Amino acid sequence: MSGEAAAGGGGEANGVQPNVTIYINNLNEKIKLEALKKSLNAVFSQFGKIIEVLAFKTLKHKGQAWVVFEDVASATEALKRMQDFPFYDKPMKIQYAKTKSDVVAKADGTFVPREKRKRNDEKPEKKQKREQHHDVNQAGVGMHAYPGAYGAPPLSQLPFGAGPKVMMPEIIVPNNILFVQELPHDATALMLQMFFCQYPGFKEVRMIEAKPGIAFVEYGDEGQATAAMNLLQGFKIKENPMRITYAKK
DNA sequence: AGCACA
Repeated sequence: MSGEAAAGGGGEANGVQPNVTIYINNLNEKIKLEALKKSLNAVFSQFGKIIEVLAFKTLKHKGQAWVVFEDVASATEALKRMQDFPFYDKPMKIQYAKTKSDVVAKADGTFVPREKRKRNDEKPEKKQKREQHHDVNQAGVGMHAYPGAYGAPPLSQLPFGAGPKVMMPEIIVPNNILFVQELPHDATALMLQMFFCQYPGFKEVRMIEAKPGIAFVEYGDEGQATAAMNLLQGFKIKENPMRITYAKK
């Protein structure tokens, strides 16, 4: 009679034991794999060293990814802190992976090259293509142009004091250049680049010598800038969440 | 919904 864990779909203990690898689903399936993996890497590296990020585009594995950490503590922290984090507009659902990742098994010495694999994982049946639309936004992601367009803030990552106070809404003009504020004063362009360069369309980071704590980050177009902004909004480089808006034109 | 190792 050990207690019951489920508190109504929240997902604490799923009967799966802690693992250095976390399994993520409910990911936005419109995002291209490469961008997705890089973004996951960017968002999760704050919890510890990441060994590998895996994601696949097969029907059976769309919208899912595995992030392999170096240690269980990092995975646990990531699981807890990033649960329901709005990622490309969808709350991530995170669990521990059910099995050990190959990369870990290889380090273990317990790796067995897949022999007991099911052979029917390929189903070339229905190959219908539906083209009711052109690809909506394969590359751009940025359907919305508002920085506050998140779902529900997961934790204290989001800086805005969304209190009852009503503010005069500023007119937001999208720009391929982002304006980043509230950075640690010793942040360097190189440091910022590590975060911002991981999103498609990244061009450069510019800092102003005379004004510590701010930076401009340029992307190829507004959609790319928007995607990066939404993913990094409120992200903590050191300990304070950074604030990202579009640069003024 | 869906737990793999292009």
